[in-house]
Amino acid sequence: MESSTTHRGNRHGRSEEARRAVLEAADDLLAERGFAGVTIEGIAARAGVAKQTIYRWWPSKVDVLLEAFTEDMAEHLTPPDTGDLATDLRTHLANLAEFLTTSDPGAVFRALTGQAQHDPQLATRLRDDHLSAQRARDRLPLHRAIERGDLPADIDVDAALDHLLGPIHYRVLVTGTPVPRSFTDDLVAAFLHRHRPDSR
Amino acid sequence: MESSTTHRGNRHGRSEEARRAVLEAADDLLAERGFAGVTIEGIAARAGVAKQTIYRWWPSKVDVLLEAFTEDMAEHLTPPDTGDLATDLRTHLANLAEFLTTSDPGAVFRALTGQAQHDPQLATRLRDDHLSAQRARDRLPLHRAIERGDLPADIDVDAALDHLLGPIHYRVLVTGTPVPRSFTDDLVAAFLHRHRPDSR
Amino acid sequence: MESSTTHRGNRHGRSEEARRAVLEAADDLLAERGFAGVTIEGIAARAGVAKQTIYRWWPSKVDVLLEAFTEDMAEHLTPPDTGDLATDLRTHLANLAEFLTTSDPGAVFRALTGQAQHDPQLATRLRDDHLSAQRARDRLPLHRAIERGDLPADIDVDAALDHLLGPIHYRVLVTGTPVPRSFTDDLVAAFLHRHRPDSR
Amino acid sequence: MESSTTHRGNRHGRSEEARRAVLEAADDLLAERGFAGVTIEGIAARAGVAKQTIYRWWPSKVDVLLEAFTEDMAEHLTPPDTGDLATDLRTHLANLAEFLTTSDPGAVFRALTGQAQHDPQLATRLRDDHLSAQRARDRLPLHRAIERGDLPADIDVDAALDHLLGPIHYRVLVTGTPVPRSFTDDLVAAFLHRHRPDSR
DNA sequence: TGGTAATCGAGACGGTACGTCATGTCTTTGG
DNA sequence: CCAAAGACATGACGTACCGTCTCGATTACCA
Repeated sequence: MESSTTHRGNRHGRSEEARRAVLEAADDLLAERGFAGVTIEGIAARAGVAKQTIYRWWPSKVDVLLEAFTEDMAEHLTPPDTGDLATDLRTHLANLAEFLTTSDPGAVFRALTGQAQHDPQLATRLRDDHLSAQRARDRLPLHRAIERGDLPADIDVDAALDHLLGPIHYRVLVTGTPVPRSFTDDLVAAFLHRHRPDSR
Repeated sequence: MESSTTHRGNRHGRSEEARRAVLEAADDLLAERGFAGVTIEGIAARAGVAKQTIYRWWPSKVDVLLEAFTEDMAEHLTPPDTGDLATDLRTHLANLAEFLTTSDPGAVFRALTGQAQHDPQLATRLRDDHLSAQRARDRLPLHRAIERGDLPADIDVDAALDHLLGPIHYRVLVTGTPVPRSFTDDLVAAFLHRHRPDSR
Repeated sequence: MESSTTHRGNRHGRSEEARRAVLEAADDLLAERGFAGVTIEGIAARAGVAKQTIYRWWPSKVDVLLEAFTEDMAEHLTPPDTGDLATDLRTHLANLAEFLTTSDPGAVFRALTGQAQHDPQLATRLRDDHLSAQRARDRLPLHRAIERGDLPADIDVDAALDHLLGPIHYRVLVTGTPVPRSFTDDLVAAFLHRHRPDSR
Repeated sequence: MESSTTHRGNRHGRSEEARRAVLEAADDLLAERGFAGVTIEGIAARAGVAKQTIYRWWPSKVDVLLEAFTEDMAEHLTPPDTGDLATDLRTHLANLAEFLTTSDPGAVFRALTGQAQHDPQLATRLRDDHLSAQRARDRLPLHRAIERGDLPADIDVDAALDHLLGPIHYRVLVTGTPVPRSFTDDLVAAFLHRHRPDSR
């Protein structure tokens, strides 16, 4: 077992200790100095790790951030399942807004999404490895509602998600406007008004 | 007049020739090599200009891109005024989608927005100098409709814009999904369904 | 017995197989890529041996070369004993010239002597372990001649050797000039002219 | 004039100040820490100069040492011209011995000659640019003696020089034996005994 | 008409971070 | 116990740009 005993890297495999130190250092640096302040050199110095150890395991600094990001994401953004579509959506969207605007992994997400605008490979990886998984979680409340008969079966789920999630990301990434609970609740209201006009 | 005679920079003022060369070189480099390929050194070499000339007039490379961007933006994204809200919005949103996904200045916009995620100062400048102007243009169709009585006077215009524009930017910046005419038309349909339920 | 059975290193002692592989790899690398091309890493890779095995047995890469060198030296540079001083010296000096300029161990000698210029410890070891032994061999023809009465008993043997050997090393190490038979013969002639003026 | 005003490097040309600092730093490091202790990083740090400045002007660290060496050589090793061959040679050889064994540029010479054993390009450059010039100076006393009729016209000057200089270099580079005045005087005596047997 | 002042291209400078390489140490696995 | 494998911290390598600086030239303006 790798985790059964601490070791410092040998034939047994890589050092978990070094791995954790690198990921934490990267996260800290991003939080403290912003994306430009995250350098391989700096991560190495802060983590007490050799540069070569980083290059051995990660192709670039964005890969370090990507891995650091992965570990934190799922727990934050799994939508609830109360049996009530409106409640589920309101909670989930509020959680998303808070994640994006205030959490550390949210800051990493913004940084990576920003970098992805200049780096198509990163964009692809970000979408394939992370956003698609999140997207699947985002779909759950709608699918459950369809199964319950609370939403029409022919609804375009992906378009619906874009309508719900898009404005939040837009405020976070483009306009910089705060995303209060009233805004996310209103998104849910608009959605429900269109697809369940009778209910309200 | 500065433009009346070609000169190469002297007491008369700065060289318009050099300014144009710099802006074009920056644009070209962004298109050819991406944001990371845009360097002051590279712009200077390509424009046949001294580095100092760039530093004299622009604080950083993003300022060069910002200036290059400014010149192209307004013309592309001024919404039409046909007197019909639905038509105006459909056209405007389709134009926006095309601008963001296919045009050169759209690429510059994506790059700058990406960089703004790591650079709060750029974010502020981008919003204050450019997005607010664009936002004002975006509001026009809605204000005109309100004046015509085609929309209720108490509508939250900014929230409405976020609902209309957000999903498009979300697809462009985050998911990378194409933004076809059907998607933008559907956004308009959802908007009208909510705020003018009687018409259609 | 170590040699009776092949083993790969165990309680019976170190692996002769590994030792030979290391020495040969070092020699080969020196011949192929020069001194800078000899690295512990490279020797290990080429010999199919772990780096640690090299570090266990040799303090540094020059020690590997030194050991490789030791094995080849004595056989090449033992002066003949024909009973005639002139013949012995001419043959020995010609052998030395050929050894230094054309043989593989001669190349190792040049490399080690070069390295010794920046490494006093190596210089000392080279002199104590190898050059003094060679020096003793070099003295033999002169001592035999003295015993035969062919040279005066009060001759300064070491100075004489420096006069005979110095110009050859000088050409090899400093000027890079070839060292033909005529040159070595002339050295012998000068020596004999001084110390046995009657004989010629 | 470049030298008329101090500058820090610009279109005017390179900075003499930086050049001097680099050469001195290299010399100092060689003297203090030996050849292995001379690194580009170290020179840069000690000279208060950017690494790039060194790479801009010198292809490698040996080129720095080579240039540092050039400046000091000629003055030390120009043979005297007293009109007496024996005196000229004795003085010159004693100077050479002292230069090689005790002076700072002599240490640089030993280091470069050592490095030349692993670096054929350096060997060539060392010979073409420096040793040939020194060789020309070394020939002067012999040529003057020939013109005076103090040496036969058909003497092989180059071979004679190897006989005179070789043993000194041999002691310095190979055996590490001291080179006292008696040794150099004896070399001259042997030379004169052969080529001017009558004179003594 | 000739001095003054601002700009320009050019490019050297001190730096920072990059990504690669070899070093020598360490630990595990296995014969 | 020794060898192979290979991860590790260290630190020099040579490169690419950074942002600053000084130069010599050009070109208006203004006295």
